[in-house]
Amino acid sequence: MISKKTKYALMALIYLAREYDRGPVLIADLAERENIPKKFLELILLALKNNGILQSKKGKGGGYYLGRAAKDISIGQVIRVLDGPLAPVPCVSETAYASCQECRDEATCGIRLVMKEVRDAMAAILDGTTLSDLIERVEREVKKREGIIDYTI
Amino acid sequence: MISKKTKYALMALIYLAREYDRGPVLIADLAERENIPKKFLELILLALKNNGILQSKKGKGGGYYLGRAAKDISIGQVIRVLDGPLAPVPCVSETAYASCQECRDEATCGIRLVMKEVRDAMAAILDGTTLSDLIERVEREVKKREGIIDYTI
DNA sequence: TTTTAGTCGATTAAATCGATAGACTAAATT
DNA sequence: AATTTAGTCTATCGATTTAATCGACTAAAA
Repeated sequence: MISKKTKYALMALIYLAREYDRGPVLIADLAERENIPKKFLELILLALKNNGILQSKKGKGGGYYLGRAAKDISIGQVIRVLDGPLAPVPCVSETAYASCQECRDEATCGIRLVMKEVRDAMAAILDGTTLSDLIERVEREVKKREGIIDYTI
Repeated sequence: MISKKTKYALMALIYLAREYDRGPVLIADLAERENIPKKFLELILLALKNNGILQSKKGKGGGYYLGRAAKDISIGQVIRVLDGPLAPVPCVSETAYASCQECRDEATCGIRLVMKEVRDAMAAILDGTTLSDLIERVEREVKKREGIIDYTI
């Protein structure tokens, strides 16, 4: 399960991607709009900023905004910043490898073999999906549903 | 990341699958062989038993043994017993659906769309891999490495 | 120089994780 | 029937993590 931190982060990023043209967004506004505890959101945005995903401006007219294009921010990157590596076991992580203490022989560990497959499958999806993909897919879904409603009215 | 509980469970199950022909295995033996804290292992084996994955016999000559054939025990089943649902968010779980509190409209939630993909990919691998698959693959891997060693000696 | 708004460190409460203790129950043997 | 063997169950523990909050601080505009 992903943490609330990551969920809030994704919600905030989607919002910021949508509002990008209108300049920096205040933490307070974001918190209210997306129903995220403000102080908690501060930590999340700061972490995203420290990892280059967001940028910020202080003082009047300040706030947070995307650090790079929405099409260059993958869901995988966001999860790694807030929840750590995607891998189900440390010994198959590409970004944060560590050996498992319980493991006798990593080279022939059956658990490792399956978990490597799982990691790769997850990474393919999460690193292959960007913020803009997400927004696009949601828009398609909304339109599809509006279509259905049109018929039923 | 999967928990130690799940890792220990998989290690124990692989051991029990290999020892199946020799009858019930004592918790104490299993604990020593696989370097798992005995009291902790008790809880794990009990949980597996209560979910039909293991069976047990009390008294002399007793111990734990597989509740069904190794080819009918999937890794996914084991993980669900000890770590809960595979799904990264409750709203995409097939075995333990629950709505996400943060979510406004589940039908058009972008996070949900990706996480559904992730869950399905994970489930395909984990429910499609059984204990016997695991053992078979380890054996293949061991043979491959022995082959390499033969050449290098 | 005052207002605005992000930054940072410390703290908290609750939940989860990994592990252990001890009493209990069932089955087999003597 | 008594004893030994071995799994069952409940409770508890400390450490870590998660979700959240407080307050003081700093930088940028007006």
